Amino acid sequence: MTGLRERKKQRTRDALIVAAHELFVTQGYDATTVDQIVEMVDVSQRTFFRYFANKEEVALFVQDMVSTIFYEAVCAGPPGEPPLEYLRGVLDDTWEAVGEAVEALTPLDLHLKMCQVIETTPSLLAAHLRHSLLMEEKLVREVARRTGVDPDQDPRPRVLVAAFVGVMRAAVRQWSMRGGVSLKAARALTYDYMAQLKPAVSGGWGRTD
Amino acid sequence: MTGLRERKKQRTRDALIVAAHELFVTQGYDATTVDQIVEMVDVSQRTFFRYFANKEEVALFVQDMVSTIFYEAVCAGPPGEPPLEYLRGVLDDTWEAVGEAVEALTPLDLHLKMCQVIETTPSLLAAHLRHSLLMEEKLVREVARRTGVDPDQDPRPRVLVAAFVGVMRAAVRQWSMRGGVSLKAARALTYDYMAQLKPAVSGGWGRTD
DNA sequence: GAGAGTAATGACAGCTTCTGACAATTGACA
DNA sequence: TGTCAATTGTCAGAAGCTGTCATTACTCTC
Repeated sequence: MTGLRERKKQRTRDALIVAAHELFVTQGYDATTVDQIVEMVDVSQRTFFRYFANKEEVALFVQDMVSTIFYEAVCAGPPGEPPLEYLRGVLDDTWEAVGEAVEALTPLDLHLKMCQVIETTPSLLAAHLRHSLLMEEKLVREVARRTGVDPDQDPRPRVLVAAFVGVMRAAVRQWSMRGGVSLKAARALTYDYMAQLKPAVSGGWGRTD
Repeated sequence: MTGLRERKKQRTRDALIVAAHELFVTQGYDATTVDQIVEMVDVSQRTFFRYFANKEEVALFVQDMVSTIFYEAVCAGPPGEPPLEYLRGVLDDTWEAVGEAVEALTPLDLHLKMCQVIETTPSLLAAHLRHSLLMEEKLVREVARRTGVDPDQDPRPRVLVAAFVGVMRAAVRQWSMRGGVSLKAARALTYDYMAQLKPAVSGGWGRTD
């Protein structure tokens, strides 16, 4: 598992990720070419494309890792709780593990700045949304499994997850648009938004209650 | 407004759209080159890129038109109703106008097949999601305006629209995945999903109620 | 209805992303 | 050490997209 060859691969992959993110953050995504990235790591362009299917993939790598961690935590927890509360709980529980996993790969600062680059770069945002949709689909199936419901017949898991993910994205987006740099602020905002889901859908909008 | 030059432009633009969609539907999006499209309409490649910023844009043109019609209807209606019910109502009211607008540009069949191509082509789906997000943002501001709320302070419009759009997308996606071809079926499914939003969020999941 | 002015188009050269093919290198393992 | 397989580099090239500039097509005025 940890042969020299394996370690070397890991190193070049990580180096490519960090180099790419640094360039993206400083120059912008579109303005940095793959040639610039590979030059920093001193590998050929062809090698880059063996590690990452396209330029987007290297930009979204850390994000994908994060959502995978969340998904796996969702799968691991005990069933029984009402789904919306359960998802919120897992979100709360995984927050720290996510931070640690990110830092093992890249400086946290860099990752937070990269989040903003993703939100503000059209092509990257598009790719990110698609990845989120794939994750959404997996979450639907997991929620359906946990509630003992057929996801192809009963729309409730789909609807619930769509609302949950939609709200989460709105929170992250809002956070990064405000130039957020602290993880704590992001967490607070997400929590706040989540708390508003039920009231927002249930109405009672005339006054602020 | 309707000079010869103007009409000619409209014609070539429409011809490019229809030709492109036909090729996308028969050969797939990735497999068709811009050269093939312009050959069908007999214009230069450069002309294509003057009408559409990129290959994606011609594929999403009709979709964008549809969502614009919906948005404008939302803006036009009288205020006062609870937002979720209002959005559902507008959706119901615009359905026919949308069908007519589409048919004025391209065969309805072609458009429905194109919807499926969008859902099943990763790069297209990504671009489509991004466009949806832009529309979502506009809807947020409009809902906030109608309810007399500051969208940068009060998260409720964001949350509500995120849930609404998320559910709509889930419905369309589900419909196209099942190989849907009838507009009626899509409408019914969307209506069904919408009705499930409140119960799904509110819980009471133990049994089917 | 002829001519000046402007908008649209075509032709071409060039950049960037990404892929296929094959040779060269490097680590794994007997 | 030598063989095998995985990884990499090099090269050629397709496709998306852009800038530039000459040419064509429409419009508007006189």
